[in-house]
Parts: sequence; structure tokens; C-alpha cells
Amino acid sequence: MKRRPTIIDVAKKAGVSKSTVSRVVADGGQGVNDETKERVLQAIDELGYVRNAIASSMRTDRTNLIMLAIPDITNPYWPEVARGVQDVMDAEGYAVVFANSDWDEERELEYLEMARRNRLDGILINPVQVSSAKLESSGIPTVILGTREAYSAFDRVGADSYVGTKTAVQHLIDLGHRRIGMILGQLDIKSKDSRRRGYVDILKDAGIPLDEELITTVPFTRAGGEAGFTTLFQLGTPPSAIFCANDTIAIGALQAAYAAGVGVPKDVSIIGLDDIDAALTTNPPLTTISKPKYDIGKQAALFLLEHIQGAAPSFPRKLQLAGKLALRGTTTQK
Amino acid sequence: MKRRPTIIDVAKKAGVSKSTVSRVVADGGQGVNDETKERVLQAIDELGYVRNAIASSMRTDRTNLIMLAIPDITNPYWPEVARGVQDVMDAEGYAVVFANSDWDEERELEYLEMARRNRLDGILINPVQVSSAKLESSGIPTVILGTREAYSAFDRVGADSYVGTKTAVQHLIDLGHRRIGMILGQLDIKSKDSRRRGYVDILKDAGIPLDEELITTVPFTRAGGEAGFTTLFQLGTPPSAIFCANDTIAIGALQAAYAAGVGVPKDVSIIGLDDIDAALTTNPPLTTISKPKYDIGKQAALFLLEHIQGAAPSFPRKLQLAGKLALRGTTTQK
DNA sequence: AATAATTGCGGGAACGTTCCCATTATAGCA
DNA sequence: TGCTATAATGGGAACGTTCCCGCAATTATT
Repeated sequence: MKRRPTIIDVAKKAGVSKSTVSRVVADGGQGVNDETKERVLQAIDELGYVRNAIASSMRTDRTNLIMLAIPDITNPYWPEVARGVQDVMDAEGYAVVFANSDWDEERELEYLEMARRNRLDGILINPVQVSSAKLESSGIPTVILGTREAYSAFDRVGADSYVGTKTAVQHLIDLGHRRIGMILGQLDIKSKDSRRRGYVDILKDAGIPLDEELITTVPFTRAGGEAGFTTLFQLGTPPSAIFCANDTIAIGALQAAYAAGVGVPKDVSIIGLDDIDAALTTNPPLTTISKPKYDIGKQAALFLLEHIQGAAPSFPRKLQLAGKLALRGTTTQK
Repeated sequence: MKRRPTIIDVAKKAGVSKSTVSRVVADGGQGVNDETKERVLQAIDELGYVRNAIASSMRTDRTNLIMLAIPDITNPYWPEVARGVQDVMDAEGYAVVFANSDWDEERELEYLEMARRNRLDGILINPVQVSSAKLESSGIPTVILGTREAYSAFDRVGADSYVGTKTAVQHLIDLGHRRIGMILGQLDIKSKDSRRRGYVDILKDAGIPLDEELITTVPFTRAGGEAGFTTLFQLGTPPSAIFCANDTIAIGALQAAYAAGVGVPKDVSIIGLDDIDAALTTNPPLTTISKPKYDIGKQAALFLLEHIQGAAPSFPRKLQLAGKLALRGTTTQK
């Protein structure tokens, strides 16, 4: 294995000191006159010198690497968020390490340890079970994806599910629906669900009495959506419209309706939340609240850059990006 | 900023040399007796020492980092491949940096440069335009995702689109179809298309004459699929079945059929390639050839590990994983 | 019992860069 | 003209770990 040229080799060839080469390579030539700089760049070219970021990191304690820790990259919500993160960080010279927590605390902790060991400059995480204290004690700048109150000590960026839910249910009310079902997704985390609050509040605003039997809770899967639809349609008076906690559930409900010979949107309107890719491929295409996934990733990355660069305010921020109604084919007037 | 404890601090506290601490931390205690090892581990615990992987890398020239370079993480084909890569590398203690080439050579080259600068241990890449010579000159162990002949000097892992196409068209033939259309996807790369070869060969095997007007080429988008369907259905004698170059095109064709009042599968059977998530959400669910995306990622990662560990054979390997027919709702007997 | 091999441990040097302080020459100001 | 400030450059040390060789003690072999 041929030894790679170092800054010392470049210095010798250009007839300058290693400090001067470093000034050209790391500081863009600041403090070096143009003639000297040219000599150095030429020597770099002739030798095929490639800077060693590991050695730089030893001295600077900066790696230009961050971690994006999410539950699972194959979940259709996350690739677009990831893309927003990557585009911002890439433009600033950072590389992004991806980690899948699989909704498991032990994995979350292992990745935290990896981040510490590798001296990563920052962490973007959609935490599942890891405690806020553990995140803080890593000593690495961290921004939370999602807006859970358990992490209120950190900057948080997420979608506003409360407002998204209200928008969705308002859309159904505007279409004349009064008997509106809701299929909630079940999480391991016992959190106060913003979707439920949004639904309850918008019904109250509209003067529609709350009927608990119109609310059912299922796993966040398509099969869960199918089960939820079946439950709601076995009621004495089924709902004329259903709000689903996310698109995956909504697609399951849509498929269950088709299988049961219930017309969508003719007999029941269905609306989701998220606007994943598949929402455009159903028949009819799914009406949903579109979460700005790319912008969530982008904004979280911008917050993290501020922390890394020491420019973040000392108080934690909570940024909730509003979703927009994506009116397609699964909702219609009662 | 409090200085973090180093191996020297641990050595002092445990009453041993730094070499002994290193043997405990890096070699699992090999060459250190149990009593000494326990003293070192206790000192590590009390001091909260965290190993510095950057310093290790300086000495070992190993980072335990690899790069996964793909065109775009938001393309529904790639998250599952990525997941296969991550699960294998994660289990071996490697972290994975993700890169999006956006089908642009300049970006590909920039990421290669980043990989060199950061002394990454390996590269997994679905190359678009970057040359084989450039990949070789990086000096970093590299495995190709996909099986393009332009990269025959490297180990390659991909799906067998030739066999996949033959399987799909054979399925249509078995259902009695003889007038079988094909919507091909257009790439910037002028490659000999294995899908086209598979189609031509299987028709010849079945004694069905090739009719060029049954072949149309569109962009790899849903809109492309719509346009391709429209073209084929404007023929004097439309096909009774259509093979689509990937699921995204197939979903577009399915939507165009619905919009044109053409029944699927009653009036035309449609089959895709890939088995992306959305294939399960169409109505009817898409019959397709399921590429083993997770296994492609996994196998490529296993090859890369062999290269990193110096255990790879000196001849390049080409591994093509067969797809399987996923029989759903868009194909039926003529 | 003597010699050879193995085990356990320590200290110096290497890895490749950045930072800091010192020196010299040049430019600017009183 | 003399003094001060600035620009350009160089060399030593730091960053935190691993590797290598040497030494001493213990175990195994002849």
C-alpha cells in the first residue's frame, strides 16, 4: 500500500512550511500571498494530495458528520424528511449518518453511544423511548424531529397534528358530514394525542356532540385501518365520513370499504394525514392533510446548524409546520 | 467546555500504562490478566471515559464508516435496499453515510471526494454517470448496486431484470395473452436494455411474432406510464396485456386505464416490476415481479465487508437476485 | 536443572493536521 | 525619519489513540 502524500510532502515540494500549506488547504489561503498560494496548489495537484479529515478532526474536534436517527427508513414518511435534512447539511459540507431505531430504546442508546464515540457534530432524532436526560448527557447538539412535550428542553420541529386534524375534520363538516368517525393509531407511548384533541375541539366548535363510539384505536398499519373501518361500519348508524390518524390507516380503511362494497366517496368519505407517496396511487386518490415532510427535515437541519455553530438562542424552540388540505377523490358532500 | 477523560486518565486511575488500557478497550482485554482488566474497566466507569474513534482512526487508518450513494432516497425503490445495507453494516459495527447523486455526475464525484477525504472504509454505489476508472482510482473498496456491464471490474449485486421481464411476460402468455404491449422506461444512459431483451426472447420462445408498435418508451414516472398506456390504446388493435418497466410506470398505466374507462384486469391486464409499497395500495392491487430489494442491499453489504476485510476473491462477481411473481389483481385470463 | 517459549506489561513513536507564538519584512502614521 | 502596526511565514506542540519493541516473570520443554 503506497503511502499517501501528506501536508509535509506538499510543503517540501512547494518550498514552504506545513503551516502555510494548512493555511491554503484549511483557511482558503487566508494569510498567504497569492504567489505562495499558487505554488502550494500546484504542488497539491502534482502530488495528488487529498486532505485527511481524520487528522483535521483530531485537532479541531469537528467531524462535519451528523446523525439522523429515525424509527425506520422504509416507513414512507421518512425518506422525504431525510431528503430535506440531507440537502441542507450537504450544502454546508456535512455528511449524514442514518440510523434506524426500530422503536427500540436499546438501539437508540447504542446509536447515541456511536455518535459520542465518533465525535459527531450533531444529532437529529425522532425519539421513541430514549429519555430527554440521556439525550442531553450525550453533550452533542441535538434537535428533535416531532413536537412531543417530553423533549421540551430541545429545539423541536414537526408537523402540527392538532391543527391538521382540525383542518381534516373541518373539511368533512364543510361537506355536510355530522356523523364523523375517527380511527386513531395506537402507540406504545402513552401520550396525550393531539389528533384526539383536535377532533374533540373542532366538533365542539361546530356544535356537534361528541360520540365516543365513533372513535376507535388500531395499530398504525394498513391492516389496522381495515379493522378500524370494519368496527365503525358495524355500528347501528355508521359514520358518513371517517378521519384516519395517518395515510397508512386511511389506505387500509379504503381497501376495507372496497371489499365491503361500500362506495368511497359515495357512501363514506375518507380522509388521512401525511400525504405519503401511496396516497396518489389509490383509487380514488386519497384526500389527505399533506405534511410538509421535506420542509420539516430542512428546518430541523437549519436549527441544528445554528446549534453546531453556536448561534442558537438559549431558549428551546418548537416549530410546528402546518399541513395543507390535499383535496383528491375520497371525500365528497353528504 | 470540560476536557473529556482520555486513555491517559484511565491509565493513571487504574495504575497501569496507556498500552494496557488500549488493550482492554480496543482488543477486548487480550494480553491483559483478568484482575488488571477489571481495574481498568472500573476506572473507565468511574471517569465516564468514552473512546475517541477519531484518534483510533488516525492510527489504524480505519473509520468503520461506509457510504451508500444512490440516485435519490425518496425514490420508493431505495429505502428497502438501504435498510438491507444498514442492517448488515450495523451488525458489524459500521455506520452508513447516505448520499443522493440526483443522477448527476458532478455530485457523484463530489461524494467520491468526500469519501476519500474522510477515509471511509467502503462505498456502495448505484452509479449513474461516474466512470469505472474514477471509482477505481478512489482506492476505496467499492461494490456496485445494479449489474451494469460498464462496471464489470467490480463486484455487482442487482436484480435480474432480464429474467424478471421474462417471468412477467411468461405469466401473461400463460394467461392466454398474445398481443402483449410493453412500456419501457427511458434513461439518460444508452444501455442495452435487459427488459427489452427479455421481452423479445420470451416472445420468440413462445412463437409469438414481435410487433414493434407494441413497444413504447416513456420517462420512469407515473405520468410516463399514463402516456404509454394512451399510446398503446390508440393502436388499431390495442394489446390485451401490458408489461411495464417498473411499478411507477405500471401505476400510471393503471390510472390512465381507469380514466379511460378501460377495465383492469377485465379489458387489459397490467404487470409491473419492483414491488414498491404503492403496488399494494392500488385498486386492484398491482400484479408485479417483486425484486428482493432488502436482500440486494444485504448481499452488497456482505460483499463489501469481504473487500474491507481483505477476504474477497480477486475476480469480480456479478450476483443477480431473481424476482418473484407477486400475483395480485391486475392480471387475468384473456 | 537449564533452556526455551509464553504471558503480561510499559514506554516511545507514529498517525496528519491545526493552532499558537515568535520572527522578519513591509506598510502606515506621527 | 523613526516608531508602530500589519502581513507573511515558520517551527514546535497538541490532539488521543495504537503499534512495536523491549524487559521481566512465569510456564513449559528437554
